[in-house]
Amino acid sequence: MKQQLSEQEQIRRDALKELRKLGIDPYPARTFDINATAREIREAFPQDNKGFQDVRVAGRIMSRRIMGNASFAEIQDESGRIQLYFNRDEICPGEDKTLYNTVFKRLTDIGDIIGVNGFVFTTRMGETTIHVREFTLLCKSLRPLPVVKEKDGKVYDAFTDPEQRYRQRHLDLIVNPEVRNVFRQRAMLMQQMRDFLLKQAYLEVETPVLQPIYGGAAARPFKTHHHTLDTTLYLRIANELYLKRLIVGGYEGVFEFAKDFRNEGMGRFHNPEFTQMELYVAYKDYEWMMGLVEEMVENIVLGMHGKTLLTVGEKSIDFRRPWKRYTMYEAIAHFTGRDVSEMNETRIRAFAESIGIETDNTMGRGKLIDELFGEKCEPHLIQPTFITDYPVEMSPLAKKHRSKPGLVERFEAICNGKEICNAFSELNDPIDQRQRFEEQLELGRRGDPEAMMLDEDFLKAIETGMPPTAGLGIGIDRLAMILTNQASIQDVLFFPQMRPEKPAAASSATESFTGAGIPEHWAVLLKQAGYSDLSSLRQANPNKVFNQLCGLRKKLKIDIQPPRPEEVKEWIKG
RNA sequence: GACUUGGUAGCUCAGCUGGUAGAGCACGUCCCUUUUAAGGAUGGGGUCCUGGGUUCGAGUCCCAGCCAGGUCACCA
Repeated sequence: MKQQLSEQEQIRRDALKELRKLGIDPYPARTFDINATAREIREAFPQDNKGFQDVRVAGRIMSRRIMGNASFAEIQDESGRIQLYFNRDEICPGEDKTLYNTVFKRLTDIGDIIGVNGFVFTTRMGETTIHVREFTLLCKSLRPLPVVKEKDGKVYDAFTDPEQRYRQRHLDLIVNPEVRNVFRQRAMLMQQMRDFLLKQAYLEVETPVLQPIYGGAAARPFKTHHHTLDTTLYLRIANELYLKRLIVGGYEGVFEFAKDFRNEGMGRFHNPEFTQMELYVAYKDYEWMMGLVEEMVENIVLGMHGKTLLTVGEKSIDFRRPWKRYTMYEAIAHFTGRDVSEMNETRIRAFAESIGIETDNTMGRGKLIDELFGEKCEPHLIQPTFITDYPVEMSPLAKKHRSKPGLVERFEAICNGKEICNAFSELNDPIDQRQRFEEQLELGRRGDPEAMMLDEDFLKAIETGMPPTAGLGIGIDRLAMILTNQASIQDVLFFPQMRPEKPAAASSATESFTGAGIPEHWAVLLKQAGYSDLSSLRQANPNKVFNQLCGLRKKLKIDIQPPRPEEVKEWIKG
C-alpha cells in the first residue's frame, strides 16, 4: 500500500528529488572528518581563537533563520548546539548562487544533517558562531521534527507526550537533550559498578537466557519453544542458579549484568525485561556483602555526582556510609510500635488486621510478616537502609540464620521506599536445599504460580559442594531511577515495552473500493471523503458523493478528469 | 486487573449553555547582508481516536470500543 504523506513530508521528498537533479547526493557515502565539537568551540573560543580558524563540525540542523543574503542556523552534535552563519556571496563566490539560494535556503530543512567548515567568531549579539565557508549535505531528513524552543530556561512547545517519546525515542533524544543525559548517566552507573567489581578481581561471566527450568526467583516466566530440540524453554527470571554452579566450579567471585524477564504487570516500576547485576563471592557471608554494597553504591554515586547527597523527586537522599541497619522485626517494631518477633501466626494475623492489612488463610507467619513490612515500613524508608533477617518461608535459597530460628541470613537495601537490592548467605546445605525446593513444589501444587521448580542440575552441583558464599542481586533500572532522579522505569530504558500499535481500521478502505472496480485515484479520495468501507459508500447519496469527489479534486488540485455522475452512480450501486 | 484523566494541524494547546474548526511554532511563497523562543508580509494544512446513538444540527451530550497517562493491586 502506498504511504500517505503529509504536506510537509511531500515537500521534503520533492526537495530530495530536486537535490538529485542538481547532482547532489542527499546520502553521501564518504567520511566527513570533524576536528571540533559544538561544546569544545563554545567553551574554548573567546579565550583561545587561534585553534578555531578552520573548524569542521557536523550535526543536525535544529533551527534556521533566513534573512536575505545572510542566514543563521543551529546544528546539534552529540555535545550540544552551535550557531552557524551563512553568507550568500561567501558560500557562492562566483555568479552561480544556486548553492545558497536553492540548496541551502529552499532544499535544506530542520532535521537535515550537514557538515560545515569555517571559522569561529562572535556575533553582535554575543553568540559564538561558525562563519561557514563550505557546507555538505550528509543526510536529508524526510520527516518534520518537533521543534522545541527555549529562552531563559523556559521551554516552548516541549515534546512531552510519553507515548510518543517512548515509541519514537529517537525524536525524544534529538529534541530533549536532558533525556540523552539520563542514559549517559545510566551507562556511567553500570561502568562504575563494573569497574568496582573488576577491581576486586571478580570474573564477569555470561549465562544462558534460554533455560529449560527457570529458577532463582519467585516470578512467572515467559515461555518459548525450541524447534530442533522440540522442547519448552523459558526466558530467565534470574541467573542465580547458574552463577552458583560457577562458584561450585571453583571461581571465587563471579558477576553478570543480566537481562531478566518476568511475565507480570507493567507500571512505573515494572518492565517485562529488566537488568539485574548478580554477584557471588565465595567464603563470604551476608554481613560482609552489606559492606560491599554500601561501599560500591557510595562509590558509584560519588563517581556520577561528585557528592553523596542527591535530590530525588522532593526528597534528599544521602548515600554516605554507613547506612542504617534494621532487622525486619526491629523495623516493624519501629514503624508499628509492636514487637512481633515472639508472636505466633494467629496473633500476628490479628495484629495485622487490626492495623488495616488484608490477610487470608493461605498466608503463613512469614508471609504475614512480609506484608506488615511491605505495608507499614518499606514506604517510609527513604534513606538507604539495610533490612536484615527475613522469615525462612520467603527465601528458599538463603541459608538459615546462624542464631535466630525461623529466619534466614538475608538483607535487602531499601531506598526511596523501594527495594534496590537483595542478598543472602547462600544456602549450600544440599539436603536443606532439596527440602526447600520440595516445599516450593508443594506451594506450586496448591496453585502458587510463582513457586519455584526443582532444578536437579543445580542440586547436583550443590551436592558436589559449594563453599560458603555471599550472593547479591541489584536492580539496575531502579537504582538508575534514583540516581538519575527519574520517576518511572520507562525513563531509564531506551525502549520500554509498549502495547503494539493497532493498524488503523480504515487502512484497507481504498483496497475494498478498488476491489469493487473503482479506479485507485478515486478510491483514495473516497476514503478522504470519510467513507471507511464499501458498505458505508453503498448507503450514500450518489449525487452527494459525486459533489464530494469533484470538490476534493479541486481542493487538492489533482490533475485528472472529473468522474461522470453515471460512473459514480454505478460504483455505489455495485 | 480496578479506578481515574485524557485523545482537536507536523509539535504544544484553546474551543463556553450543541450552531460554518482556532492560536503559536513548524511548512509554502515573496521581501530582507548579523538574528537570539519569534526579521517582515502572506498563504496552505484537519476522518476533531474509532463505531454507534440523541438532535434540524455533535469537536462539544449519551453508549461501546481502541490507545495513552496517573493511582492502586501482583511483582525487582
